Amino acid sequence: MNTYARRPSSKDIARLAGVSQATVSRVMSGHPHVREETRERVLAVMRAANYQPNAMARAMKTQLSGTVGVVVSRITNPVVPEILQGLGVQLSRLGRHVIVWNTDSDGEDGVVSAIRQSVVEGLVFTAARAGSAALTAALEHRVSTVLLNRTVVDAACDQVSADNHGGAERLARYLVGAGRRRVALVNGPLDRSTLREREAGLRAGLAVTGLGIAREHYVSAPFVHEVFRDSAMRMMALPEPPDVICCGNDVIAMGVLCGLRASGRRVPEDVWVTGFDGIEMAGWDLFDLTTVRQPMDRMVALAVERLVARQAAPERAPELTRFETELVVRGTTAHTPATH
Amino acid sequence: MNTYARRPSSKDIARLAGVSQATVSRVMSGHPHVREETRERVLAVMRAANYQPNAMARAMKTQLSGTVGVVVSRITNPVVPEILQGLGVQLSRLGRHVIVWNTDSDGEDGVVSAIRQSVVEGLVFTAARAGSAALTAALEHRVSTVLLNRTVVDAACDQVSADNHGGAERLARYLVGAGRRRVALVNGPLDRSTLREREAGLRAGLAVTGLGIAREHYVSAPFVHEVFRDSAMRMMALPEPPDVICCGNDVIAMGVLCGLRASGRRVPEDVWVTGFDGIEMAGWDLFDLTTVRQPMDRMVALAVERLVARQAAPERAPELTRFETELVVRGTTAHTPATH
DNA sequence: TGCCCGAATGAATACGTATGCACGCCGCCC
DNA sequence: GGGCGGCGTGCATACGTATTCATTCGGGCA
Repeated sequence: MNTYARRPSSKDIARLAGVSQATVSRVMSGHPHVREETRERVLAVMRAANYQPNAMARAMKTQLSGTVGVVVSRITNPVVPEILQGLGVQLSRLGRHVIVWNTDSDGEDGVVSAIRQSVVEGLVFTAARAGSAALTAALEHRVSTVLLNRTVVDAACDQVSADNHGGAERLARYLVGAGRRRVALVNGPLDRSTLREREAGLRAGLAVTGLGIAREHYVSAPFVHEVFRDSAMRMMALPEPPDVICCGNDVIAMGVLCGLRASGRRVPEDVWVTGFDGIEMAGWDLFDLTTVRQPMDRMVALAVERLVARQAAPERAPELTRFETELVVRGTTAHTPATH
Repeated sequence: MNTYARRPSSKDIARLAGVSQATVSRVMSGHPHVREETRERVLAVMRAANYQPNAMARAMKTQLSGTVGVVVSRITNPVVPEILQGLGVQLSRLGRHVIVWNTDSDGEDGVVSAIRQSVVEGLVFTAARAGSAALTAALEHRVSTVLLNRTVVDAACDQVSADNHGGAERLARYLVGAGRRRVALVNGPLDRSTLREREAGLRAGLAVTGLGIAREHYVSAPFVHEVFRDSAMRMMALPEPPDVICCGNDVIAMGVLCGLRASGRRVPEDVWVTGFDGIEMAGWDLFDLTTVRQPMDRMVALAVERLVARQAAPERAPELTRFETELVVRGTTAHTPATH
């Protein structure tokens, strides 16, 4: 076997099968007007020669690269791998490859140039602000685009998210109903629509019963574990510490839990803690975190569905879908004086 | 502005600048034999027309797709995002895009077909067994390949890993020196070279002082949180429970810690626990996990370096590099009766 | 028997870029 | 002053596939 020979092309297959290159192409694409006998002969030669079409050449011809881009921020947040896994399953099933950009560390340049150079035929944004250069470029170049777990008002693309506002409101009602009165909020940067919506929902839910969030019980900080940790410690050292610390997402809550552990506070005896997202780790015994779960699997599936639907019908009106959330009560908010 | 016009090609630029398409191509690739005045005229036209070369056409011509594949298993293991982030930084700096495959959920088919269809011009394997179809395909098709954090004996490609054996040996000496005698090991599947090497190193380190691992103090199980959790609970319920539970990696250790918490055991008073990897989360207060850290940043950087070096010189002899590890002692193994 | 339609196939072309080859020009050196 | 070499540029072609157009062939129907 000559391992140095170049890979066979459709021309080689054609020659070996005694047909034209066009026929080989038709066999590949399942064209109807090919005689059964011819088709089988060509397929036999393909198998024998171990033929695989050249993806680049095909992409140039069809203007379809077969790859979909996924834009994430902070890939080290465990919710991101969960999303990536889901997207990988769905998209590989459709024969698409997945290119990943982490805007926090790589910036947006790579995404923008990939869009402009037609490297991707679709994009899933898991991170996008309103003025994001990458999102703008995607829409300008008419690349099929979906926002997943992020919303941008008036963006001309499909959006799939959870009902963050409603979920947070429900959480507020639960907490107030269980007797909590001094509610704190530790949040991440508010350029994330998710975190904004959750904050608004929480405030709205509290406002119904006349409650609010004291100035010293509120933090919006960049995503750094130690910052959330220290915020919790500082709040608990106040003359009037909170009786529950709500967090913008599960990872923030983990930072808060660490701060409480470090300062010797007990959860839930001294203070309650809640997260948001419902990542798998939140259920581990060491966290046992009460949280609001979004049905990420279904969200991912719909996002992919919308993505391919838009490729088929580019001019279809954009849709925004929000999934219902589910309150998951665990040990960080238990009523009973647990051993936690 | 006509947003429906097709993207300008190098031919369009050539026409507008009054030069041949070849000259445009030469300007793009920084060819030396282009007059300064001409170059600037072409560049001006490019800017005016917002020209971006078509990546697919370029890829077909040069046989270089500009994308590098990364094969991972279990993307939800936090060590994987840390690796992906590092690879993303390094590779995007080189203008490469990163395609990610998660073999646990997607299987290897996508990787294999991508290799055979020339979708990737390089591959980083973070997951690979000896007989892996993807690795075999990569080597057969002479794609530039690096194994990162995995080793496969006799594989004809560069390999970058840590000194797992030595690190585990050192860990064993530390534990024995601190008085531990009943050492348990909770490990993952042994088709991972990393886990195999760590186990061998630990056993070797213990053997020096005549110690071993009792049969009932050993587990090798698939990667499921609950399984590790239950293993710890079961071991501690034995007539002779271990006085330290070593784990194949940090995530396993977290499962073990959860099991100990669930069964009311205290760490390190009742039993010590150690991990391996040195992921960031291991340092969080809630885990405070003693572990063996591998210098992942430097490993990633070298892997990328080797990848591009091999592209430049395909016939260079493969190298295997192992980085020194560092024992990080934290609260799960503290000598002093801590409040932990 | 003649005609028409559809099935099956081949020839030719296009996609956008990179590059080998050829050609003209200029400056330098003998 | 003539030859030579290097710079700057254009022409032509190739990469591998998809697709349009043309051609052939066979069968059914009038």
